[in-house]
Amino acid sequence: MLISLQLDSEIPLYEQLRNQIVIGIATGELAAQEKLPTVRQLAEDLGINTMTVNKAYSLLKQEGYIVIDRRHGAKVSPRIQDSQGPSPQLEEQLQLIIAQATIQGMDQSRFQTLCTQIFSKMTYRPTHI
Amino acid sequence: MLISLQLDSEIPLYEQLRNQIVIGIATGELAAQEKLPTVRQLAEDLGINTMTVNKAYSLLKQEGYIVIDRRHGAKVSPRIQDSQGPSPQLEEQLQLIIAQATIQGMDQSRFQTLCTQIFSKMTYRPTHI
Amino acid sequence: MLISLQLDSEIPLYEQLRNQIVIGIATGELAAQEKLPTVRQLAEDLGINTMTVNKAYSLLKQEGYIVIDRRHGAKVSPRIQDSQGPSPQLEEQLQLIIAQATIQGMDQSRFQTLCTQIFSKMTYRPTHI
Amino acid sequence: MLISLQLDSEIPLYEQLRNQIVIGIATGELAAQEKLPTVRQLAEDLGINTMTVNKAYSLLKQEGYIVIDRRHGAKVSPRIQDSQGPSPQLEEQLQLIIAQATIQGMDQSRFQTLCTQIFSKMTYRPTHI
DNA sequence: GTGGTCTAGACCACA
DNA sequence: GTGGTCTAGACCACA
Repeated sequence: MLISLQLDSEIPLYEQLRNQIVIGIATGELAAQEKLPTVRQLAEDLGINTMTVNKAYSLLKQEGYIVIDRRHGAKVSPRIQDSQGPSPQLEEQLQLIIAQATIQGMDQSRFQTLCTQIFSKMTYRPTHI
Repeated sequence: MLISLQLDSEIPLYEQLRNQIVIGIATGELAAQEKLPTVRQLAEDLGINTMTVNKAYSLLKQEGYIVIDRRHGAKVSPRIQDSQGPSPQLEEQLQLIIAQATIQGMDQSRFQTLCTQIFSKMTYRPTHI
Repeated sequence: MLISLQLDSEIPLYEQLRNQIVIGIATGELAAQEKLPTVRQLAEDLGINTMTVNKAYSLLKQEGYIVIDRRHGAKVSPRIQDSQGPSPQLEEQLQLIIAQATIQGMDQSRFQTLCTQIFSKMTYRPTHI
Repeated sequence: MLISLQLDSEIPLYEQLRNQIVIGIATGELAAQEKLPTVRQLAEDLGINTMTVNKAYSLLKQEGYIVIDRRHGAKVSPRIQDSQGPSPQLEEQLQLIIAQATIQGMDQSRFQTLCTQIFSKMTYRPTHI
């Protein structure tokens, strides 16, 4: 999986890293149970500090996207809890995006098409026990 | 229009303010050409520093959402440039949201329903010259 | 409020710090809304790194014990959400403590007396809205 | 006796193991003098390294909960020394738990009820010589 | 002036 | 070999 960081972005490095891994999980580039690179390895590959990678991994762990065990490092969570409805945060973010899209002159039909395109790349399917 | 800021949020105050005004424009709560409160007035109402409001207004101006003139203060832009396609930033943000929604177990149909609900509140229509 | 860290403890410094602040809130040594020392100040006072204090504050914030705003630093949360019942974690920890106490030969009556003593120092009362 | 380890827990495996054995002793699931599984056996059953089980057993031995001899392996101690009063560590841990319970909105009466419930499962009685 | 982020480098516990 | 913790020091965004 390819990760590219923008050093001059407003978004902190650890957050960019977190975002790209979340997308990687959703698209299936990172399969469930797949082992992530070690903190050290990824830091070296990306040319950033281990602490920064550490922070990204800690965040992902806290959010339930990955599990970390001291034996084998970090892995994509086997099963991520599916919530009943949309989280309020997600809804708020989506509202802002749609507001901006609307003002930019994008109508609902074009927006839906865009969503469909993006969805078609998401191969993650929640595992129900 | 009601604006509520979360002082303990991760999102900077000026950005929260900017976001709510953008949403206000999209929903029509703030009509095109409508006059915004003065920096001083809004700062006082919200109990925050004028510099913070100033920063939000500057950002909105730079993004084309509002126009500012010395005589009449800030107003919602009469017409906001409609771009040809989705801005890459918007697409990136949307991809992240959809990734998270997917992992949370939300399928495309539920997502589309949510979008439709949000769109139904957006009354902004771009003015074509 | 007095904070003393054991540099040779198994418990990480940031966690010791977190624990003592939690106890300070419960005993009332730190009142609701009370301002905590700045990250820098506390780090200097304790002779530890700012990052370590930062981590403790972040944890406390995440747990809802304090709020941090960029304007005035960290403050004890005005009102901490009271949950319906005991969290499973708390119950698990308590079970372990009681197991150890039992094996050490402490009977229930002595344990309850000890609890009563400790409770008598806790002046925190949750604010209900 | 059933032991379940959480591989992704913050608590080290050897400590989880130690804790569950302590609880087992207190509840009577592990009787005084009862033979524990061999290090090798338990490691295999739990799917963890023998070193990890070894570390847990060493800790339990050091704390006086079990005795180990080369011929018969590990056994629950026939009699665990009862100390005069609560160990300072236990008191500290209890104080932290009570602080957290208080802030969560749990009052003393509910806490005592919870303690009583937990105590009712503890069947360990120290043997006095 | 405040917390947030990041670095380079180190040591340690866990497994 | 792995992540976790900690330091000294720096720069930056926010207010």
